[in-house]
Amino acid sequence: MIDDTPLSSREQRILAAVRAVPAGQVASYAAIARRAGVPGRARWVARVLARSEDPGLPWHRIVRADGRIAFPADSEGFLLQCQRLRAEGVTIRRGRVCQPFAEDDLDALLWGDA
DNA sequence: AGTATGACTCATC
DNA sequence: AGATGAGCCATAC
Repeated sequence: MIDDTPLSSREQRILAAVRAVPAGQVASYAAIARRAGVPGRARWVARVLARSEDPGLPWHRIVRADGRIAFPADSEGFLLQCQRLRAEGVTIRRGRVCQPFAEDDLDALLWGDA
C-alpha cells in the first residue's frame, strides 16, 4: 500500500480543525497543523486556506504564532481578517491579536468527545 | 532538476 | 517589543 489516503483528506482535516475554532477566538497555523496531524507544516496549512474557497471556513480566525495577521498590512485580506475578527469580539492592536489562542479548546472541540 | 517564493516558526540580537 | 537570520515544506517557473 503506497498511500490510501487521498490528498483532499489531509486538506479536509485542516478545514475541520479551522472550523473547530469557536468565534471570538483565534488559533495559529502551527496549532491547526498539529491538531490536523501534520505538525511542522504550518506553511502548508496557509496554502490550503488560500486554495480553499469555502465561504463557511473561518480562515480569519487563523493567525500567526505571534498572534499577528499573516497578510501584508497593505493587503485586502489583512483588513478583511482584522475587521472580521473585531466583529467577533476579538481585540486587535496594530494588526495584532490581543488575546490568547484557543488551542486547548480546540483540542476538546476537535475530539468532540469532551 | 535547480532556483525562487510564500497567509510559517523559532532562536537570537 | 521589534528586527534579523536560518530552517522547513510545497508549489511555480
